[in-house]
Amino acid sequence: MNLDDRKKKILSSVVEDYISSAEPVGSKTLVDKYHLEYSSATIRNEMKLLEEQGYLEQPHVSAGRIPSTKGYRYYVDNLMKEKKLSMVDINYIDNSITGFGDTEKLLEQAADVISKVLTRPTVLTLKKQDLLENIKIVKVSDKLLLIIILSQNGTVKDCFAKLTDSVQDQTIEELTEILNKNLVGTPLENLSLVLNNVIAKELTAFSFVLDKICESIKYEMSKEQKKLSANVESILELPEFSDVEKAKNFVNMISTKEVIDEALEKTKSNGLGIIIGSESKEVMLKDCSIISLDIEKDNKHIGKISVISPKRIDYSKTISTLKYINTKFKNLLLNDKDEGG
Amino acid sequence: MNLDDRKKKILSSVVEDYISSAEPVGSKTLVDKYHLEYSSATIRNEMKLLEEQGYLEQPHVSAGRIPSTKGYRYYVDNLMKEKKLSMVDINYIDNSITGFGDTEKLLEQAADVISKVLTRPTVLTLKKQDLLENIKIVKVSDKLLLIIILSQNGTVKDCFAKLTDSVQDQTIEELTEILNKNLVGTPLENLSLVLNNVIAKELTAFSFVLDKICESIKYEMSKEQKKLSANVESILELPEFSDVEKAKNFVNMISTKEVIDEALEKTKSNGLGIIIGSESKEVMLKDCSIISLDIEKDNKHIGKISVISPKRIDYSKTISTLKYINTKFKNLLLNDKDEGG
DNA sequence: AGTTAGCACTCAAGAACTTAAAGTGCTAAA
DNA sequence: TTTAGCACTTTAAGTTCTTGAGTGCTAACT
Repeated sequence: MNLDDRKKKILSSVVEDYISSAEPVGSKTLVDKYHLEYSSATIRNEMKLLEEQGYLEQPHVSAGRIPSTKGYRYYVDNLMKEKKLSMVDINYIDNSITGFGDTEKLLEQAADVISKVLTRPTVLTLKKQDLLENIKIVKVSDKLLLIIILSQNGTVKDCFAKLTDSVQDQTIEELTEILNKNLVGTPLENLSLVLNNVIAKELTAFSFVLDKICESIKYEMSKEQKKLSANVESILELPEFSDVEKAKNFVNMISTKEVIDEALEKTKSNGLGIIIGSESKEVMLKDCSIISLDIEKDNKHIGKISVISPKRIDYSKTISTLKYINTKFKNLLLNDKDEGG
Repeated sequence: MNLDDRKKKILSSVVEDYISSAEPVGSKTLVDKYHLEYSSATIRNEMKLLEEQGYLEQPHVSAGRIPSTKGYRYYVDNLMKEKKLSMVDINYIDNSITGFGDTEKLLEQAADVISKVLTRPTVLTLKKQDLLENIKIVKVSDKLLLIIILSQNGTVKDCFAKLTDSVQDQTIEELTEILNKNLVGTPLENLSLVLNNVIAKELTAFSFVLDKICESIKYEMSKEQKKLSANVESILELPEFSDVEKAKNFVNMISTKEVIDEALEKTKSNGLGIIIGSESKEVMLKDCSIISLDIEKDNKHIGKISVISPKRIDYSKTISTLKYINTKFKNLLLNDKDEGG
């Protein structure tokens, strides 16, 4: 399982050249471009051995070599040097992720900016388990209420309730208090269920308002936890997808919740997970890599941002980017807690 | 400019066959599939005349005919029969557009659902001119405020302000009142400007809170009025884009604000506008059609949903869909006003 | 005069073949 | 152990050939 220095150098060069060129790498290219101090014949011999050991593969006999899943894995685990992000990228990220939005908006911004920096699609998955922090009801006008739902993960949702009769300011205040007394700490997904109980139990007097509120909240919560895919179109730029049929398949795959869920199941390892090609059980992903970052708040896992790409992707830059985002989020979300409680 | 009945029948059949098949239509196809009671030779003669008059064109001499821009236009204006939407589509639309969200969310839902029903991308453009209806400030915790900005067009925006010191409930109340007194009716885009003036003038006492609020609002408002493109990937299904290069161009075009803006400039005619191919000045759109719906609220134009497609699109279904959405919105947005004032 | 059958003609798309280039693996020499 | 050299393989690109779809025109027909 261990390679000598020369093999390491060759493997590393093949991976890096292929990542940037998308063309199988031949022995001559390595001599010319990477100034390896061996002849092309020697490199050919070594590459043959690397292929026999499963690190490289050959699309056909007269082509150069491309890294196999095992080759990428060895590169990522042993050979890759961590790159520093360019100032351009850092500035772009810093300007794009501000602390003003709620958690969900922050994560969306991050998924978006990552996809731009890496020119690959990203998928954002939010953890469903989120508890109610607070409900506020704002009377917009006589018969229109704005309901604001704050979650403990720091997400804000708002929805309208349109009433059939007008309602007093004081009623709203009382109602808000009662709702919060009964609902704080409830998982968001159970909210409408518990709400129904509250109504049944003690709030029949308010039901003309509460029914509407309940209806609205129920709908808002029933919406499937959004899975946002950013920058899916970016794949069109990749030579891997010069065939529309392949592009279509990839898009369909990304949109298939199950495929992604399955893959993400086991992507966790100190916040950063990498699945390369056939390491995933999902056959549809056999030519793809998923690199994903777990986002935590108050030591609780609240969501995940995943970069989805053909196996050919700049792993080093991807990891630097995700790490940078991670520290950024640590600060952003920490501040909430420190200053907010 | 007027065509006899036989020419109308032939033109109409060519357009409809081409819309569904994406293949140039030959004389024999017309006889077989559309049971036109003339021989193929007669139809050939007629098609030649239609081509000479500019209604049809021929990709090459041994191919059938496809409609020209002029042909589509004649079809849309004179020949097309309005289709009823299927119950499936109506149900899908009804279930997808609920009245619980704010205007912006409603429009996003609509743009999304339209793109699904028509399997074409849609672009949502929101009118910038929107005045402040109300600002609410909610104290989430000691040092964290949630600022809710309600616009007269019915859009809700919220952002956080993180304070360095804790703040009294009463301060918030006073502040909210002062802000509303000074800011209601201000165009959203000027909000932070006017806010700065307010601070300077009379609110120096609150500045430790207000500065943060101002910063947050400023950012929230500075975000370019989002132009949301839904379902861009759907183009991959169209034979027009079996070449990735073309798909790429199309995506880039959609993402180029200027191109779309230019085209949309003059899409208004009783709410529904149709631009076909070279009717647009923008050369990039010469093979595309844009069908767009103006959304009004209280007789004010607040936004536009546009379907963007190759010229080959089911115009009849598109128009039915947009009309249905339009009546739906009339009700949804009317309710706001009636009940809300 | 309008319509239609018939036929020669054109062109694109695909099949079959040819060629050129890239890159290998092996052998034998350094 | 390394390397020069060469025969060999395979793809990609280019060329030619073939087929089929569909036309436009002419001449006959109603």
